[in-house]
Amino acid sequence: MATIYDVAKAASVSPKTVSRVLNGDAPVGRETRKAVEAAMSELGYVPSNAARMMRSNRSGLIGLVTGALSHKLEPMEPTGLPDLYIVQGIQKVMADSGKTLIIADTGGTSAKVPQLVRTFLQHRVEALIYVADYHQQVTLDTGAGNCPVVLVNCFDADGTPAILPDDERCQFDLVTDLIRSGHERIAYLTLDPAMVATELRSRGYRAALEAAGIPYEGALEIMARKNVEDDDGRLLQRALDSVLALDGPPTVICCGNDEMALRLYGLIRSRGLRIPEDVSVAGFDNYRAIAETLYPPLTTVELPYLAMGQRAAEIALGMIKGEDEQLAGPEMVQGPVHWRSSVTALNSVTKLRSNTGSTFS
Amino acid sequence: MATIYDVAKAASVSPKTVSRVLNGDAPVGRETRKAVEAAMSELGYVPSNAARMMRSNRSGLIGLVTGALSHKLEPMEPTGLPDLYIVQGIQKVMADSGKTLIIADTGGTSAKVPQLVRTFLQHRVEALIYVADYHQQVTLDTGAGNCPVVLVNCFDADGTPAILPDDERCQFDLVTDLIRSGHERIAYLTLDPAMVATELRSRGYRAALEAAGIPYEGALEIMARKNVEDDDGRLLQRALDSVLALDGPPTVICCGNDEMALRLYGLIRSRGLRIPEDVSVAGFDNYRAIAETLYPPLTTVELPYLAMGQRAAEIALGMIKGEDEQLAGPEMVQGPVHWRSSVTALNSVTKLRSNTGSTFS
DNA sequence: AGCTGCTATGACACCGATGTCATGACTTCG
DNA sequence: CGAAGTCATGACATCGGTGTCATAGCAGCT
Repeated sequence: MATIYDVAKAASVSPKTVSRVLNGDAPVGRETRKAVEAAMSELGYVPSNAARMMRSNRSGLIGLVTGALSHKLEPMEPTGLPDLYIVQGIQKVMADSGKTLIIADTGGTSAKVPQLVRTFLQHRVEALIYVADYHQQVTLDTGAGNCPVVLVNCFDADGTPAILPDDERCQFDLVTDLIRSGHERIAYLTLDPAMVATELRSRGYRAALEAAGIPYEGALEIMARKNVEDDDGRLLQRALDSVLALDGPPTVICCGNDEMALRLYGLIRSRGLRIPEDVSVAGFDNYRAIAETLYPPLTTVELPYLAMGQRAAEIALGMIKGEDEQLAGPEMVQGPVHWRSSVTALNSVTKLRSNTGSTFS
Repeated sequence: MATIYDVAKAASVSPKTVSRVLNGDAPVGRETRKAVEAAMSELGYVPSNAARMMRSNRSGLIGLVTGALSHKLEPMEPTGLPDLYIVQGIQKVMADSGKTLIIADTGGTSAKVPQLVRTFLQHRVEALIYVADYHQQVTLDTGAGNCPVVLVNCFDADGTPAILPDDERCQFDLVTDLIRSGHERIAYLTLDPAMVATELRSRGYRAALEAAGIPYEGALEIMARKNVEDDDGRLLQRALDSVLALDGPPTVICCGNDEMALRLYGLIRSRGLRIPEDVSVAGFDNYRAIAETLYPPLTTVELPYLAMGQRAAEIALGMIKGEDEQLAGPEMVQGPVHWRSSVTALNSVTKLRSNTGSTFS
């Protein structure tokens, strides 16, 4: 591989002049510049980032630790594939600011993390971003020293800057929209209560009911999914039958996520009911491969994973620049409700558009 | 950040001795080693890969160009998310061999590729892997010079080493299994014929029929999806009604992919038919979020994207080591049929297990 | 003319590791 | 007992860029 000295010799100038052409940090004569550029393309010269870094101490690298690439190997995925969207958002912002992403995967176990972080530090990453595959608390053993760290989709006890989905607010918005379209008997089939998100969404559900003056009814909110047990959908069946058997059966059923909604479609139909004529269904996540493809398309709320990734990247860049943004606590991000035909409006609505920025598609 | 000189000073040895402790390339006295190790952890020393690379010329980096991270922004995704599995496979192998992946995303347009490759070359990647989001032909303007390049899920005209899914064989295996379980009227609703995969799978479908002595019938193979037009599923509806209206309607309908199958479930039911009692359905891709969650679970064939990624990584590593594997043409990889309850066996089968390594779940 | 200021360029040290070679102490063998 | 071999260690050059400083040429101003 050609070096800057080769180029200098070929253009009959000093290496420093070549460097100046490369970086444009000092004026270079028109003729000289031409000669240098010719020599560079002649030799197929590409500057070495390693050598450059030796002096400038800027690697241009951002380290990304994730379980994104591996979590789909596991049969039990608590959520869809949010981390991929997050990575995508980070990638976009970093690329725009000229940074290069180096990615390592935990392979599911967090045991590897210290090793991965070490590798990153060897490469002198300018910042470290950790992306979790679902909303959770972590204790990140970085040993990163002074390297800026940003957490996404997770948080720790030390107040490390973190970007989190606003599960509570999203569920609140969704249920509020349902109420606005005339629903009052709203069932909620939840995910594993061990998950942080489940508790938060549950709060949002109750808050929405309360805000509308609808009394909360325990029988309408049922756990329909456990991550640990291989329940094979039996929990969901039981939960569905349980709410359908109520004196006042629900007019709409909210699901913990879009996958559950997909399953529910089958179950509801096998019980001879039509969607949405007999019962409406709403999801969570806006997992588009499901929500848009289902028949009828699924009303759901989107967690803005892409935006979370972007925001995390921006914060990391800010920390690199030394702007002590002092992100005190975790930053919450919310997303829009996607209104689709799996939910009927029970009242004759003239103006359904909610004030929460819902989209109708 | 502490340097090797700081460590040397703290341990009262020469830098070279510290280097020897780090690399273990020459004997070091027991006491000396201890002192050096103490100094290293004391100072939180992490060696600089950049400096290391200056001499050894080994970056330990592998460049990965992909559209994986961004293709889901596009409303029209021809396939599921195979590239993510591929990336995952690559990641795994590379991590095991101590390489670090640096990832750049095309953002959908291939215009950025030369720029991305340039960045990679600046980082002196040891190999370049290009991952396409669906089976296609590409013309990769690498300008990579002597840097090894491996293509995955795509191929070019120059005979660059490539790993491809064996669409034809997979479809052949699936249809063969259907035939073995007693089906003879087998419809096939295809994806956009402009896609390479569509043509290949179609060939597999016909070959399977021929191998079983079942005459091919044009009316049973219908294009049900165009990528360009926003058909909103109308093509699929028309295709379904068309095959159902035939004199001898199909006992099983094969779909171009699992998403189409998901859509088809809804359509079939809205026509009053039951799955699989009235008509069986098969997919393609083993997109698990759909195939395993649908009710009933979907029989489909898996394209071994993970394995493809692993294989590509292995080949890249081989090329780095200089083993001229001389991968003449593209290498094809196939995957298993996943037999689930969306297909009924028409004959009373005692031993259905096919010779193609199908799995039954 | 003499001074200042700008442009264009080069010489040289330096970043942080490692490869090469040299050296002194100690062991082993004929 | 001396030669040869091993062990443990250090001095120094080197990888490919960039920061610092020096220098020479030339225009503009007083």
